[in-house]
Amino acid sequence: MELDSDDEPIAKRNGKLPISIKDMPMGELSDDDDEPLGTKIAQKKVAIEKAAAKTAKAARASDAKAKKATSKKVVKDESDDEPLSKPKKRQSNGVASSAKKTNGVKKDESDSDAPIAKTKKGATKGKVAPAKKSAVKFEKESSKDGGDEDEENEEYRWWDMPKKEDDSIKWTTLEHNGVIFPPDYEPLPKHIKLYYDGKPVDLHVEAEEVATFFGSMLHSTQNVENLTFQKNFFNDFKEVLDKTGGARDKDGKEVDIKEFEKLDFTKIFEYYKALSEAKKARPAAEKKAEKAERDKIDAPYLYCKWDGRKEKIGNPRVEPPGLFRGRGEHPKTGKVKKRVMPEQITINIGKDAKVPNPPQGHKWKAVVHENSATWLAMWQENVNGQYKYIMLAANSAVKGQADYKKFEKARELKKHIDRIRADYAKELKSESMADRQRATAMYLIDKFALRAGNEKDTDNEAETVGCCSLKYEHVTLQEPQTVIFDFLGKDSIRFYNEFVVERQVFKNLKMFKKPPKENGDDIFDRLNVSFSKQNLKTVGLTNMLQTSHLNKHLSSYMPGLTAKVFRTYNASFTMSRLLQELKIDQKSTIAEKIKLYNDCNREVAVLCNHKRTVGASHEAQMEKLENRIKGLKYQRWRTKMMMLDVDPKLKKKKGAEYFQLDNDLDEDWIKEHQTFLVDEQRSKIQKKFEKDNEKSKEEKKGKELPASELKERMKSVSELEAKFKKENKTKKVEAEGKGPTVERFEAAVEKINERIRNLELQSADREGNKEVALGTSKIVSGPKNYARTCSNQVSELHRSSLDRCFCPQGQRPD
DNA sequence: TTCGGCACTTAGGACTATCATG
DNA sequence: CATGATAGTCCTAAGTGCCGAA
Repeated sequence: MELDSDDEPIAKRNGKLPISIKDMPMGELSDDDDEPLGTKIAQKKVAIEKAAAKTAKAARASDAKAKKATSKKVVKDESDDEPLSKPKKRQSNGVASSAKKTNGVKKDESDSDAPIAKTKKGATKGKVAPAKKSAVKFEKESSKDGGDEDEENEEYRWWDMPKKEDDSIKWTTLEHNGVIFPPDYEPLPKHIKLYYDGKPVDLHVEAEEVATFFGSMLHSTQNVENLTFQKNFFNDFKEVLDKTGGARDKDGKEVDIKEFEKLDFTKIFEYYKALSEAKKARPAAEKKAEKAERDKIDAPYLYCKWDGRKEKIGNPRVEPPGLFRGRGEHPKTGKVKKRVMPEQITINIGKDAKVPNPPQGHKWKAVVHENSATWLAMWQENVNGQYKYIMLAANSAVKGQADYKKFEKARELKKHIDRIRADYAKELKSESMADRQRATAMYLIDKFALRAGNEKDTDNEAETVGCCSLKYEHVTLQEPQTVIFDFLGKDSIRFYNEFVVERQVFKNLKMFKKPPKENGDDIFDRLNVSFSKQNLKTVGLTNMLQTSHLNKHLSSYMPGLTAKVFRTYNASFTMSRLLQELKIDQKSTIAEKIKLYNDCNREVAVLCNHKRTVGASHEAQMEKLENRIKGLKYQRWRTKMMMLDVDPKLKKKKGAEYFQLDNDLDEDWIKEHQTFLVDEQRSKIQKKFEKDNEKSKEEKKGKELPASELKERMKSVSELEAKFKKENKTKKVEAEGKGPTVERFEAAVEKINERIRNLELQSADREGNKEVALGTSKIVSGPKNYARTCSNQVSELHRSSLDRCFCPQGQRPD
């Protein structure tokens, strides 16, 4: 392998801690083949390394040998350390098909009001009836004989496949069964109504449905109390009312609905709440059966056949109608998102594949065979005109490959980063204002992981910004070189940071903020080199540094380099560095290791400004945790005292210190805690009794347990109470249990210690995490370990390297 | 040379299954 | 064995960036 370690982007070399695939020398593999993750990656990577063809060939050969030696037939491949299976038959992917780009689907005009008469009942069953014969079948019917999974179900190891020259063509054959439509609206029962001005009103179903959109989300104060949300909803609601004949009172007289404040959805809300609670309360078996039923109906839509392979579809469902939940101050939040009709949906499918049937009485908008695209179905949503796609799942080959490419690109950036940095450092002082702005923007993107910041439509979107769209008021300067950023970024997440920057950057920003600029003006306002004053006049001051220009400049350093690559690069680089800096104590517990890992993860999340809103429950939870720790400490102390009870001489032996009460446990707290323990026991007994009682009633038809029984059982509670009382007085604790020995108590103390340690760790971890969104999507794509964490910016490789050094026996923390 | 159409990634939050734990 | 916390999944909004037409 032509490892040129110095060029390695993300990872730094370190024999102990191979951060990237390429970092792992081949030699390392052989002698440690029960290493769960890293090994496999390395092998895989070796197999696909395109460059040195012969080296790669050699590697593949040895790889094949390894395969012969160790395995015969791979069945399910759960074990990660198993050798590579040979690439399967290559689909010839040549495909001349220089298919033109257009798919003939033009902007969706107003045919959202498609003329399909959508009746209440008729259409209901109209779900695409999976055409009996020709629909794609994914069940393993062919594998009667072998016993194990048939060929098709074998994992497709795209990472073992030769690299494709042309990746603009995404598939040759594509079969699927279309999409899953949401269930039709089920009208409310007659007695559940919307109220207006205190009186129930009747609505046309269509209007009623819209009312339920709002009514069913009353719990979500976030939305429901938002004035824009209310206004938008109300406008759309009134529109439907107008269209459908308005609202009527019980005598059939029209009620003019004029004020949102007079609408009362609580009856609707309570109805749905009761419904879902009833659903939840049903016996498990029933729930299971229903789920199985649903799954069965969904099954044909969950997978497709992509170049002959079975691939999982990401979200095969058409989005259900509802209210648009735009984030932040989105001007359109609360508007009605209409039901998507088949007439709006374009299907993308192989030329020779059977086109899935649209629901009874409906038609697709179009059927195309766009093999340069990865989507299976597409429509435009009515609120913002956004395109919605049905695509493959993240663990599919196409997505995996794309993901892989992303990290390769970030890796590639390492080779150029020094030059790029040197250049923009120089250009910070450029004569040309445009260059200076560009260089400053690059500095911010590189240093602080800002997003590019494309232009936005200010009227129809929330006002959020990225680097290039930073406005005057988002940047505050503090001499001599501190910059305070305060703006809303993607998803209206606040970015607030005070950074000390290079003096030149500070000077530049100061210059970019010079009058006559004021609030609302772009910081980076120069889009091009040749800008004379009059040009500026004629074009206006609105020209900003556009991301496309920035990207064009970047691509001159390296093909495909764009602003977003810096985020991936810096996040990965940081993760890599942090993991290497970790001081791993061999004796650390799993919990401690997890904590360390989370610390790294957290730091990267901070870099990327991945935040979450800290819930109100957080505080309460922290307190609870704290109390549990205290409770354990108390228990530990009591156990120690019992030791003393068995052998008073211990006090000398172990020292008085050992038996000291922890100083965060004061007398009041202990009293409180004791009451708590007593209460707890009481309610436990009560509960148990009630349950036994039920049982008795059932078994011995109606025979209740006598109250005396309960009294009897409750005795232990008062005993406990008495015991505590006595302990409080004597400051001694009687040894509990049969055959109390010092050893036994010592063991108990040790156990408690362990638990305390864990909880304390947890507590610290959680506190640190409260605002930070750690990678939620641990998507496993492609090679099992080539997943992502830390919100798609950091390769899973880091995780595996972590596991490698953390978990010798493959006992992964998660 | 810009602009909008389009395709795809990134992201937070809601929802749900699972796990720990008392 | 219930119950609450946590992890994992689903959902879809909100970004980025490319490309071709005007």
